[in-house]
Amino acid sequence: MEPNQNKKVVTRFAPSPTGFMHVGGVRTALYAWAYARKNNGTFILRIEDTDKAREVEGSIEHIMKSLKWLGVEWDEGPDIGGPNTPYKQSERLDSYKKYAQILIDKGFAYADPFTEEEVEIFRKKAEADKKPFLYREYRPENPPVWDGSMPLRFKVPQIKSYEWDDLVRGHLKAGEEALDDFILIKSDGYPTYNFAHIIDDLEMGVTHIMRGDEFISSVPKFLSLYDALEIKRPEFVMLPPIMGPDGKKKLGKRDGAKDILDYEKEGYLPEAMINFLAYIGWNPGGEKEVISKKEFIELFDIDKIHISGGKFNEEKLDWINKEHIKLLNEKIVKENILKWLPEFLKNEKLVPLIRERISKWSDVKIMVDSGELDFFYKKPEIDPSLLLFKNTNKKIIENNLNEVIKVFNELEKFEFENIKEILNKISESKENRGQVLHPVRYALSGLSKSPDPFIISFILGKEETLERLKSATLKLENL
RNA sequence: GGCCUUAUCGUCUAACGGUUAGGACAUCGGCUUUUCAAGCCGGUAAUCCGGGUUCGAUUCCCGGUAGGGUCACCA
Repeated sequence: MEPNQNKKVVTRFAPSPTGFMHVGGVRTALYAWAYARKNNGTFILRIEDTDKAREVEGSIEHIMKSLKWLGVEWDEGPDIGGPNTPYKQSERLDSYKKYAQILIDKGFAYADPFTEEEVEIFRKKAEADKKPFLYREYRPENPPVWDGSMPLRFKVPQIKSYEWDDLVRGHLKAGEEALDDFILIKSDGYPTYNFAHIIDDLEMGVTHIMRGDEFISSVPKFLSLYDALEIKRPEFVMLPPIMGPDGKKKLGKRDGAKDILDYEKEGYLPEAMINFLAYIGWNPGGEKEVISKKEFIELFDIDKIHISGGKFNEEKLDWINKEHIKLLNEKIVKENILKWLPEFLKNEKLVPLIRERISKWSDVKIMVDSGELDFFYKKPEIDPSLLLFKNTNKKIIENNLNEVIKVFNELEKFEFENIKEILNKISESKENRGQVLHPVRYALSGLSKSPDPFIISFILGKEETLERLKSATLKLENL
């Protein structure tokens, strides 16, 4: 979907500072950002802090930190300013007042004289009657002059069925029930989302509004306000929901939606996160699954956004992350693995063994905790009977081990390839390869499940390898 | 309950009326490894149901069913 040629694309991400950023919010930001970047437009970060009761300390910093981790940079925002500063709604109250006055003057706004308790009774009645609650049915005939102590309500200019076009959903319409006299300014002086975002988007020149489809039934309300204010509608882009693991409900914080920065802590790559999140709800077509941030921007297109929701599948995220790790250069992989290894295991020799077995950096910790790497620093406790591969005669195993010891001793270059070659040569000459490879692996690691004997020998080094082999052979003799 | 909306393998999806319905994750099997992991190769697996339109529907229309959203001085 190409934007209007003569109009510069302006998108925004407008979170409320009510806690951490979860994956749903991040994806909305991602799409808005990618669309602006692709079209050489502007991406704005605006903070919608009009609900002081729900506001959580530190949220704004957290939101910015999350976006920065992903490399989603904004062109205008509360920290860097811009032509339409300020970028926090709590600092834009004058704008809202100005437009509220315009609506009052036009006769499209009035003071709401009812208390919250009274409105609650209306609502309960509507619920009991199995009807939608509509405040406009209780619209007072002679409302008092608005002095700011009461909520200011919008007076819907015309009760009608609205139709509009959405860049994702196509042509949409809604019944009159979707229209109501919603609150513009709360009794605490702050505007509601319904009012504030429209004023801000107007003043900031936002051309495309991207948001979750939970707003779809609010659109007629917005439309009636655009009409009352006689302003042009921007483009609407409804994003499909990200569903929870059960595949039914939208993924919310209470059913497992994690803080995006938790993924950073677990060692996911930001680019893999972008790749994964982008593909829930959007797909460029074709069979490419792993894309870079750059490719995402190039490929992103509104008409490829899906209309139905998708589940958040962590297994696939792990796979995508692993694919992105493969794309990283050796040096970076090494640095990261070493960083995650505890002091006593920080050794470059372990890197090749680990890199094949992890899909995210925190898996390094899991490997360490599971004891898979214990052989590296701890002499194994050997049960000599376990050296006997499939009940092979004790003498044969003993001979095989001694042969390996002899050959290893004579091996000048104790490198992985040499070790593998010589060990394979010996084992192939036997009745069963396991009669050589198993006792060597077990003698070195003491583990029933462990990496192959070649890599273990290499990691331990010639001296330690020989020592462990001799020790095991000795135990075997005494069996 | 009103209004709105959605529906392809278990999951994420591709197929802009004609394909043996493709790919990926997961799963299963094989190779490799005594073993585990990884890797490589292969298999199982889907168009919600019922009507239309059409020479021909996954695709267009209608109905049903099932899911989701919304009906706040929250966003």
